[in-house]
Parts: sequence; structure tokens; C-alpha cells
Amino acid sequence: MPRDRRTRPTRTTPPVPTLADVARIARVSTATISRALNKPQAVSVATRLRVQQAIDASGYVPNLLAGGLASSRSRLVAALVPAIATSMFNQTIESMALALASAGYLVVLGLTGYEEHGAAGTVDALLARRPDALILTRSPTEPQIRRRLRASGVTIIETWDLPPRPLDVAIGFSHERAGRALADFVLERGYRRPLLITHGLARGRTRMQGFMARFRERGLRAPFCDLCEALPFAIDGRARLGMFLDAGRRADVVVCSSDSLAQEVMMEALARGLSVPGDLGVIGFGANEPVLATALPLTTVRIDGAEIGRRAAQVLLMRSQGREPPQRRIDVGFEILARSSA
Amino acid sequence: MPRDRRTRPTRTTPPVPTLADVARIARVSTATISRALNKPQAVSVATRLRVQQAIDASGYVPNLLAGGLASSRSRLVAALVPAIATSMFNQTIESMALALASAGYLVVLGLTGYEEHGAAGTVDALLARRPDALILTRSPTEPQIRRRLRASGVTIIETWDLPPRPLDVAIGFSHERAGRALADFVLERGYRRPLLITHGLARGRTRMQGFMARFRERGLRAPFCDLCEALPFAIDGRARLGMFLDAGRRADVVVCSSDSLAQEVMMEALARGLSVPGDLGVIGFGANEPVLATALPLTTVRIDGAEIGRRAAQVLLMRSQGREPPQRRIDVGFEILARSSA
DNA sequence: GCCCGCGTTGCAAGCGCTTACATTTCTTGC
DNA sequence: GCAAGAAATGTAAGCGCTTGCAACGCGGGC
Repeated sequence: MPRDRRTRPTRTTPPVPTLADVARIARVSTATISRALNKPQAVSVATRLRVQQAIDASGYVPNLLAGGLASSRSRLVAALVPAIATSMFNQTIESMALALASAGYLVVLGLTGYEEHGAAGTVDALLARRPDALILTRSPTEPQIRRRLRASGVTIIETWDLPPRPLDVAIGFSHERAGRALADFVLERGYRRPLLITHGLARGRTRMQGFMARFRERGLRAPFCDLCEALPFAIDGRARLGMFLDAGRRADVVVCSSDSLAQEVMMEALARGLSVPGDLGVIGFGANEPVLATALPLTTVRIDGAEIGRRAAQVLLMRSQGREPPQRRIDVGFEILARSSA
Repeated sequence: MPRDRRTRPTRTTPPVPTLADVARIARVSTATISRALNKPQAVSVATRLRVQQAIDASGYVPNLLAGGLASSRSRLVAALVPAIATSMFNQTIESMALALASAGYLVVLGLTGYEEHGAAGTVDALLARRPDALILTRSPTEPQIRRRLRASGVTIIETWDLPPRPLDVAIGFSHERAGRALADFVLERGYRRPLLITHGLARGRTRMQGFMARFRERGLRAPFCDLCEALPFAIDGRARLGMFLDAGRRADVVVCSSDSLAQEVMMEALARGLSVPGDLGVIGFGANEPVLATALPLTTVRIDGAEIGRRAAQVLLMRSQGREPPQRRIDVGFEILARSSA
């Protein structure tokens, strides 16, 4: 093997100090340094002080690759998300990362894209890092992946949904119920001819089905559905509403699968001289901070993405202490924010 | 030490297979497996096949903590960002992560928040992971951190700016020049009384200074500046413009530090019966995908965040092959997108 | 005075890989 | 048919930590 890899760091940097170097300076064994760092209460105050000085003097930064290997606790949390440039889940990841930072955990990102089967390779790449937990923003459907995840033995947290049989722990809400709640909401407000515009991903579909089911249960005629094959953020709301109206169809409220979509729809309505909500109600979905922050008067379904992240952090911290979370399915609910667009 | 940590994975999961297990199955040495995985061309085709079968049979997933420790290449890239819930930099991180994924690299996130000195702890947490590179979205000012970064020997890439003396490699553009370019742009369009609204972070300030400098050079009266102490995404654009106008001041164009800010300003202008750009021009900054995607007719400065990410990936891939990037300061430029709001 | 127990510290065996170097097994050329 | 070099594989020494266990020192109880 290489004689002295410590000189490797490019361009003649002085070698990076190791535990052994610190031990030499502090005149104690490496075990003591390790303990001073990881369970300070096991080390006498005097020694602790000496160790700290040695660390400062040497500029030592622990090598957590080595630490993780030895302890089989990487203090890494893997997050599997479709994207981060434009994503509902960022808030969740961020609040989780923040909640975990003080416990020494870091988040590694696995980007899957929005294709149905984009996750396989990414899952393996993440598992290779031996994370202490894996956060999913979509439950994998492929049995192979599910098996692999289970076999890995790491804590798996599925978020933004509540599958009937979670792989491990799930934190989210029922999209079916959200759909139903929306149906009740629009009916209560007197709307009778809703237009649903949604992307074709599973959750949008599920909400739509909940919505339809409610209408059916009440014996009302089925709402018109515009199920777009485009990705969530790539739907052209103006065009969709335009096409609908141009086809001579009519609606009294538009229920959209995202807030940005709703904004576009609203814009198109206004451009066509329709008043909102007078002539046409508009409802969004997602209400994350940016939309909440603006004074935009959009009626929408608010999901507390940050809360999902905090709960995930809690669960994982419990597991790391060997305790079991009280429940396997944690419902964070949703809330219909009635503002002035519907 | 623990006898058999392989049984650890919670709740009586079967032990996770290791290289040695695969070697046993394939009836070769562990070295051969390692080579088959990391430099396939060094292994005969027949063996490679046998190894692959053994891997499939056992469900082996390499342990990259161990691999990284042994090779001192973690294949981890650390990204230091203020936030991801609402951030200009997500596009950069995402495109970099995507470009690196095929080379087996993963991104670990370090969130610093927007405070001036939030980075210190995060930097150490990231360095402890022994990343092969560190991507910064803001150059650290603290000499201590700069020293630590340099001493670490990892590739450091500063992005979204072009400091005169980069720590290592910088990929970005000149905010000073962007400010000047904006000044020239508004003057060319005949505006003479601009209002600048910006956050108080360094780059916004720099752009503002560039803008002012250009006005001064041309002998024109200084523009009015509204330097807000709020964070970039927390400025209430409607209120800012409102206060300005209510104070009896006048402007013919508003230059904003972000697109979302510009949108709010535009909304307030319209709400006050001012036509845009007839009575008041509005200019944004940042033009990332979401804003580009909408048909929103906002004149703005477009920065190609994705390109910055791709370039970063390139640099780091070169370094990992021992080659030096051709330049230390890579200018990706900016572009003033003249649409219809100014 | 001795023994026990506790609080500290040290010893040293791994954790699961990579890789320099040694060894074995092919190819070739003559 | 054989030597020499190339190609493929094996051997084993780490990489920098963690941690079970042993050793030590000290004070108190009897």
C-alpha cells in the first residue's frame, strides 16, 4: 500500500493531523482522545482540557470516514429527492438537516429525477455510504428496491404520504383525504362545475380520485379533469385553462395541483376578463413559504413541509438512541387556507 | 471491540455482506473483487463475470466509508449553502450533483444560514467527511476559516462570484460589472431617476456600488438606494415601493436585487395605477428557471446557475484525475434579458 | 491493613476496504 | 520448446478511528 498517504493532499500541503498526532501532543492514548470527543463525561476534566488544547494546537479535524467505519454509525442521512432546483420537498430537507446538524448528522443528497424508475441506481449509491437513515420523498414501487432497502437495515422514512404499509416509518398526510376535503370545500362554497388540473404523478392522481369520489358519493356530476402528462412544475397553466375555455367548456372553479400552476391559471383568467373569484374560483396546492410570504390572495392547501422534516429528525434521533418511535405512520395533516381566490 | 458488528443493523436483519463474502462466493481474493469494481479493465472477462454473479447473488453493496478510508478518496463533494428551501443556488447544486453522479460522487449539504459567521462549525463538519471537494456559494471572510480550508488540501470552488484572489478555483461573474451593466442599460433606455432596492448582503451591495459608480462616471445625479437589512427573500417589495412613493419621492425605474422582489414591486405599481413600464420600469435579478418558465414579462439579469454547477463538476473531475483546470477564475458572465417590464 | 469498587486510562483488535508488491499464469517470438 | 515479458491474481499491510477488556490508582468500609 502507499507508504504515506498523509502527504497526498494535493500540492505539497502539510500532512493532515490524525488522532495519533493529537494523542502524542496531549500525552495520552488515542482511546482517550476518542472518548474526550465522543463521550466527554467519561474523561476527567483535566485530561479533557489537555486534549482540547492539543486539538487546537494541531488543527485536528476528525476523520469521520474512519470513525464511521469503526463504529458503524456514519452520522449521515441520505435524502432521496426528485430534484432540488424546484421542489416542494426542499423545506422538508432543510428543516431536517437543521434539526440534525447539532447532533453531528449531515445530509447527503440523492437526486432521482421524476421518472418512475429513476431511483434504483441512486439508492445503491446512497446505501454505499452506510447512512444511518434514508429519507424518501416518494415510496418506491419496485419490489427489488423495497427489498434492498429493507435488507439494508437502515431507518427508512417515507415522507409526504402515508402508505398503508410503510417500509419502516412514514410521515405525511393522506392525499386521498386532501382531495375529498377539497371537494367538500368547493361544494360548501357553492361551486358545482370544478375543473381539476393536475400532473400525472401518483399523488396528484390520488387527490383527484379523492375529489371525484366525494362528488360521486354526493351524487353530483363528475368534475372535468385535465390530467397533464407534464412534470409538476412544467405544466403551462395559462395554456391549459385557455384550451379548456376555447373548447367551449365551462367551469366555476379551477382546482390545481400546485400553487404556481394556480397562479398561472389565475393570470389567464384575469387576462380573459374573468374576475377571480367572481367568475372563476382558483385553488392551489402546497403553500410553502414563498407563496405564504407573498401577499398573494391564493386559496390553497397548506402542507407543513418543515414539520415533516422536524418529525423525521426526531424519529431518526430516537432510533439512534435505540428507542422506537411511538408510531409507524405519523399524520401531519393538511389545512385548507381559504383566502380570496375561491 | 464488538465481536460481530455485522449483526447490528437493527431488528435482527441478516448481516450485510462484505467484500470478503463476495470473494468467497466468487472464489477469488478480495483484491480481485475490489479491482473488478474499481478498474474492471484490470480483471479478465471471465472473472469479472463470476464476480458480478457473486455480487448479485449476495446483494452486496460496497461500503464506501471503508473504501474512502483506504483510498483517501471519499467521492463526496461538500456543498456549503445558506439554505435550500429558497435559494438561488439550488440550480447550481443540482446540476453539479447530476454531472457528478455518474462518476460516483455524492453531494453532502452544509447549511450555514445567512448570518455572516454561520459557516465555521459547518465547515468543520463537512471537512470531517473528507470530501474530495468543497463548493462554496459565498467566499468566507474569516481568516481562520480560510486557513482551515487551505490546510485541508481539498479542492475548493467558490461560486457565484469572482474574488480577486480565490482560495483555489472560482466560478462566477463580476457583481460589480453586473451593476455597471444595469446602469448602462437603464440609461440607454432613457431612464434617469432609478430607485435601487436591494438586500444588505455583500453581493447586492457590490452590484449597487457598480451601478452608482457608472452613474457617477457619467456625471449624473446619484440614484436613490433602498438598502434593506432583511434577508434576500424576506424583503417586502410592495411595502418598499409604497414607502418610497408615499414619501413623495419619484422614480422612473426600479432596479431590484431579485426577481421575486421585482414581481412584488410590479404588483404594487400596478395596484397604484401606475403602468409598467409606461410610468415605471421594473428590473429583476437572477432569472432562474421558474421565472424563465413563466410567461412573466420581467426584464432581468440572467445568471446561468446550472452552468456554474456544470463547470464546478468539470473542475473537480479534472482534479480527481490529477489534472489542473486551465484557469483559476472562470467567468460565466451574465446577460441582461430585456423583456417588457423596462 | 486489606479488599472492593469506582473512575480513568491504556492496549490492541478490528471495521471493510485499497493497493504496492510478489506470485502465478498466459502469450509470444524465435 | 523455451525464455521473457505481459497479464491476471493473490498476499497482506495499512487507512484512522472505536471500544471491549484489562490495568491502574485511589478512597472508604470493615
